[in-house]
Amino acid sequence: MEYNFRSIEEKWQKYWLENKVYSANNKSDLPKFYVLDMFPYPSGSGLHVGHPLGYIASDIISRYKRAKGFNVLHPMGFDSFGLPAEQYAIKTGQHPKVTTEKNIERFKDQLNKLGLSYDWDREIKTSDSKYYKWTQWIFLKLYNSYYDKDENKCKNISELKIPKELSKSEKIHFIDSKRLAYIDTIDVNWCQELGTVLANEEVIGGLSERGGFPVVKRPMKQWVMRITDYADRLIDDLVDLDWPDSIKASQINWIGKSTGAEITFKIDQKISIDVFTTRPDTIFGATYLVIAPEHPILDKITSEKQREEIEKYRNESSLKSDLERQENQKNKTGVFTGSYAINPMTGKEIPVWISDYVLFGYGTGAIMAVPAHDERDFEFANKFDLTITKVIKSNEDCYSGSGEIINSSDYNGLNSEDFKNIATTHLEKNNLAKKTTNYKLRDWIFTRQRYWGEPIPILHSEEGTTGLDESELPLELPEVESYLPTDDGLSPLARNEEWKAVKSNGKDFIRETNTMPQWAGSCWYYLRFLDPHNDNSFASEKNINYWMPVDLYIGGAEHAVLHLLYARFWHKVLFDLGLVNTTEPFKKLVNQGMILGNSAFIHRKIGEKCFVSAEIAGQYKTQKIHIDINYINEKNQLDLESLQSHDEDYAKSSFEFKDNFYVEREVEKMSKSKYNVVNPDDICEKYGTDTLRMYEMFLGPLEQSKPWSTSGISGVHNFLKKLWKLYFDPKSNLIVDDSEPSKTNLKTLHKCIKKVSEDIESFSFNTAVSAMMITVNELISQNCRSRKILEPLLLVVNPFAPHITEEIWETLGNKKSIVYSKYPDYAEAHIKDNTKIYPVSINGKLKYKIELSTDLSKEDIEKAILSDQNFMQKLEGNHPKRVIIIPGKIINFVV
RNA sequence: GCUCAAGUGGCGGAAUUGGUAGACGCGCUGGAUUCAAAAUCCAGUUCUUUUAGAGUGUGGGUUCGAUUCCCACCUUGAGUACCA
Repeated sequence: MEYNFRSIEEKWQKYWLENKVYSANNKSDLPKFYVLDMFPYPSGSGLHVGHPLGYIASDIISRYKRAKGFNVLHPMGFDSFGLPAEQYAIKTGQHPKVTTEKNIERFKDQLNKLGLSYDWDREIKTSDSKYYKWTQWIFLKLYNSYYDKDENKCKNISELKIPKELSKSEKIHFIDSKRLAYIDTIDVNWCQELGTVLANEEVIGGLSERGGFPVVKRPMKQWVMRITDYADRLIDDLVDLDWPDSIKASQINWIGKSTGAEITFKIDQKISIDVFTTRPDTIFGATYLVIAPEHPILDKITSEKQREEIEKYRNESSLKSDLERQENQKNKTGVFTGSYAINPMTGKEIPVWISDYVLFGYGTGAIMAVPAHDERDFEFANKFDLTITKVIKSNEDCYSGSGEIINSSDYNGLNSEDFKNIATTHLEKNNLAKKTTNYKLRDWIFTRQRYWGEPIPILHSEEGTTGLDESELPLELPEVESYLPTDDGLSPLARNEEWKAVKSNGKDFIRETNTMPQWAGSCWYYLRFLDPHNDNSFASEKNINYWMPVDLYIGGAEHAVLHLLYARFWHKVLFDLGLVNTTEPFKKLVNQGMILGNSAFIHRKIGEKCFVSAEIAGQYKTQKIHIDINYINEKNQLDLESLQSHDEDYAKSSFEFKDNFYVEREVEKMSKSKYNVVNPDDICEKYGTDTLRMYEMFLGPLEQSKPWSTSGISGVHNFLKKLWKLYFDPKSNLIVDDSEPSKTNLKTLHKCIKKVSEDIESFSFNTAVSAMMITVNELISQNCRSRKILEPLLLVVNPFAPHITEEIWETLGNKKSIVYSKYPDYAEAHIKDNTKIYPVSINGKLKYKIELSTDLSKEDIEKAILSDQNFMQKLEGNHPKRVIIIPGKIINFVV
């Protein structure tokens, strides 16, 4: 019998599930290890070969750590609130719950077929009311907290000091204005097509991250999370995290901290404009001011003569979307207000302009323009012919670096870096400046006008907002007639009048009808895994203290700012409130690369139902259309017959080609709409899960993105067949015996143990697979039969190929599952290689290499070299006078 | 533009602190086995003008010695973008 992966894999997957061999114990004397995958949104299309990459990697780590004697927690769940299920519901009327459940079943099934060692008893779904009860509970914690800037932590709102002179309604207003979750009317990113507001993080280049629909600014009342209070801590605490630099960089970038000064420019006795600048050192070069079109001061300072023009510009820019504004980058627009402000350093009058290159939402919404040292100001000044004054020595027209100060009266000759502080301090004395810090990070807009999300546990009345009591949670999602947002942009929940209206203590309330964003559930799910069935708290203190932090978090880099920033924020709030024991949730983060699809395109003649082969497409005006990769062979030829028999549209079209119809290939993200999806089930069916697991690891470095290709999968499959042959003869008889292993056998095994464990620890899975291949080849050629070699070998291979190793393990007569066995240690003595190649040079010129035993002394090495015939020939008659030997380094001869 | 990552055979990719570049796998070539094929096994496979020379994106530098360190540039990918 040959290696029959199908029955083996089915057998062991069933065994693992039925015996719950991977359930983690909350109590143990063993050291703990928490390995977490970013849990998936259960989409309707199931898994493709790209998804498992990270899951397989984390599974290898889990299995390895278990065998190394750790108490491992490796859970999985589903981020099951989300837009696709809701959009499907809008289209079909089917409740999102139904579709979601169905998709989850499919996902679980596929995950189990990958042989992943999850503790399914801890499975969670964010759309389960037992789960979102606690999401709502945490929301209320944020609602009932404020940030104490002196102690630099958040506290319960009851500890807030309220000024005594306030009236009752002023008090409520004061408290509301300090909450970490608060309501604000702000310009939000409104997406008409999605019928909802989006967070800044969800808008990319003026288009929605999901779907790529246009997004416009629109003022709306929204729940907002005060993440900006945590900006500094979110930056500072990155230092100690074992995360990729690129992720740290993008978080720092996103928070966008910049320090500088707010400087006051007076217009007259009463009116003044504050600007924010990071370059107070260039203040002598500030020759005009620019304010954002939305700036309220505009009404006061616009001259009668300019009013009409200003109003026109203001209207135009208010209608522009972010995308349109960005298009102006090269061609700046603006209007003069008619007013002049006084530069507090020079005392000169400088004109005040408006322009939409100044953003109202950042800093003070006004800038001092220094055209000689800022490119944007330089462009603007050139276009509108404004004064340009150089204040830092440089040959360039527009220089934004630092250097020697010029044209700045008494301060000439100073270094601009030093002058920054001096200028600010000088102005501060006259109350015309103060040091400030600004952030690009905005507070997090937390409401969505959607149905399929967590209801926000808040009641509204004339007096303000009230949080629900803990006992009233969960606030379950009510049924609605339609999943569409209402015409005036309210959530579908607003349609359920009965649910909306609440009477409490004889007073009338209206429920908040918006729901939470998709990120809410994923902000804290790693905590729920610790204690998923707890009805009294989100997780017990005992379990949190035992398991936290997450030791290893594996997921895609696409969550670099969104999920990872929000989760860190919530975690810090929970920390401040004494609910968790660590300041950061995820100790080590690894980003697996994306597995890309190899899309195929066919060329269609524009306006015709005629397709042309790729090599002749250049002759016509054509359009490229995705075509299902299942109809394409390795030579990029299209299987026309099969295509036309499956698709009527193509059956009716004509095809133009010479001998074969060729398609064009392109590497893209794998997606259903691009017809380039490769399903892992097919691979498992053909080669087996163990092969798929090893192949995905063998493909290349984990962090790297790479196109999917099956060429080479046979090499990995061969490895498993060879492994099988190491234990069984062709008639399926076990050929392992109890003979003593040879020294060579031992060396091979121990080299393998060392290399593979080092590689796993450093996430170099591809080289670990190579090492195993080499080992198996060596053992075959050594004709190794010894149980003392072959049994430990199984433990080394097990994390990668759990099914086959488990099967062989059992056949070897082991009573307990391989899961409970200890990973072998290697013995240094067995792997020590006592020869080394020494590089040799003569008079620093000729290069020569000589193989010598490492335990030789300096004198021995010298002797060995001098007696080496080959080497002496190289010297061409010159006899060395001196040999310089530095251990581990080069051997240098002086002739 | 800025930030980060990366550039090595026909391909995916190895190479510890600067020390035999191309491990391992795919593909390809030849051979064994076979009526034949598949499968399996063995040998070879960076390039060239092959007693040798060149070679890790390009050009410099440091070094006895550079894929590795430094400087400049080119290319690709990812993120971000009028943030003052």
